[in-house]
Amino acid sequence: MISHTEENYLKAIFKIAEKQHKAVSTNAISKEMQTSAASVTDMLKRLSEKELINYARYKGVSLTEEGKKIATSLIRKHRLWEVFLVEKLNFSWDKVHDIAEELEHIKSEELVEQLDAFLQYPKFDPHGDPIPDAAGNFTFRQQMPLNELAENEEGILVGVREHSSPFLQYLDQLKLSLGTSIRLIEKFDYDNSVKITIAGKQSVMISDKVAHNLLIKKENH
Amino acid sequence: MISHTEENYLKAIFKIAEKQHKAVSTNAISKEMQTSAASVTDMLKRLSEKELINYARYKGVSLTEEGKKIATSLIRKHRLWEVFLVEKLNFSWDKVHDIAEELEHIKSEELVEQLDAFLQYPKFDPHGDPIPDAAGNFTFRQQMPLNELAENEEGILVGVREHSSPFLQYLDQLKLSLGTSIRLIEKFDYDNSVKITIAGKQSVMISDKVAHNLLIKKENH
DNA sequence: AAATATTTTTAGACTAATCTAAAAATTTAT
DNA sequence: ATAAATTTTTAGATTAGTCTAAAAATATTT
Repeated sequence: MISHTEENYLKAIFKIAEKQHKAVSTNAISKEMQTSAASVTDMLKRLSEKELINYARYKGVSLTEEGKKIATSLIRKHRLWEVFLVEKLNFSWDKVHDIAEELEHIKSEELVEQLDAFLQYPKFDPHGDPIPDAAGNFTFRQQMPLNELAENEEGILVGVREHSSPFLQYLDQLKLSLGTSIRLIEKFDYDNSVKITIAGKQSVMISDKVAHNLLIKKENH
Repeated sequence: MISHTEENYLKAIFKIAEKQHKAVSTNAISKEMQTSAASVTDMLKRLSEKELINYARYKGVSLTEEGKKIATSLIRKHRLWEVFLVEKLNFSWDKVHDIAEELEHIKSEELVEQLDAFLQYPKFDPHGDPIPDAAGNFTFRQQMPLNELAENEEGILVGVREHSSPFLQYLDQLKLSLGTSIRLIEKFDYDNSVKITIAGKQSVMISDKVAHNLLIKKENH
């Protein structure tokens, strides 16, 4: 039997491994999990004992196939529940993370599969992140951060790279939601801010940081 | 902050208190929770410390207002999730208990209220048990166990007093579901078994034990 | 009202998950 | 290639929740 906490460590390791090629360090995990490095070491020993990670002292860790399977399943559940909360219970996209964080630990294969069917097999969650299928496969999509668009290029907002409430509420204010089309008008080299038009209407300035966190799919590509 | 386990103890105490007038004993709780009496005593001290129960050594316990509120909220969440599982995810009524047992611990007021609205404010769960409203009030209903019906009296099955899979599957076999009308044809004093007709069609014999666990609402009453 | 039986509590120990502080290993800089 | 800095692990405690076995309190029986 695998505990709630062990599951959270596996998910953290998966998340960190996604963004790099090398072994995942103790410190990276302690930062992600907001715990002490000593606690992480303790947990790594336990996860290694259960053969969910490959671990050698001082060398960092990687997930085993079994560990990867569990982490992927958690991500699948988390994202399906987020879709449920937004589509069926009318939650806004900036309020669903914490609740899904609890729901993802509910243990029932049948529940996940029925929920997936009920939601009509969504491929992406409310933030545009891909939902792995029952076999653990993610759907990939041609996309890039808004700041990488050239001047006068246009695309559709398909995802966000930050999930914090303040960021998402800021996007709501700009009337920026997934599916909205955005054209990059001008880039300012001084601070890398960009001028864009939203849905062919309002033109606004957004910072480098915001542009970096908006994922765009170019039209007919 | 109240833990998962503490919540389960409160619910167990509430459940036992429902069926009797006196203080709830340590042994009754240990039986309900499937733990040792020593563990129960430990937990009672903690719950008493948090003012969720009234506790005096060797005297049994009762819930405080705050404890009652938490227990009722858990029951509300449990039963709403059961409705969701049956009505939206097509689970059968004998499979929902364990999953709801986990879901009831998800902490979010907003989630419960949105779920309630999504389900259109159901008053009863799939086993016919009343769902308390947000204020903690249960809907009462004129009902009695089937074995208390007189010969030739008729009524509608509105609830079951046992939730085990074998019992519910047995009812499925008899084509007995909530809302079905039942007429008591004959009582056999020898073993208290009864002969009934289901929905005016098949007539079958059922044991005292089964009859005891079927809750009937008499027609126009 | 004693004796007996039952229930409840205490004592002491265990595991999972956490912490701080100190030690050990590794990496980086001079 | 040594010294300094950083990272990781170990050592030793703590808390929640659990256990068994023994002691204490209460209830029941004769």
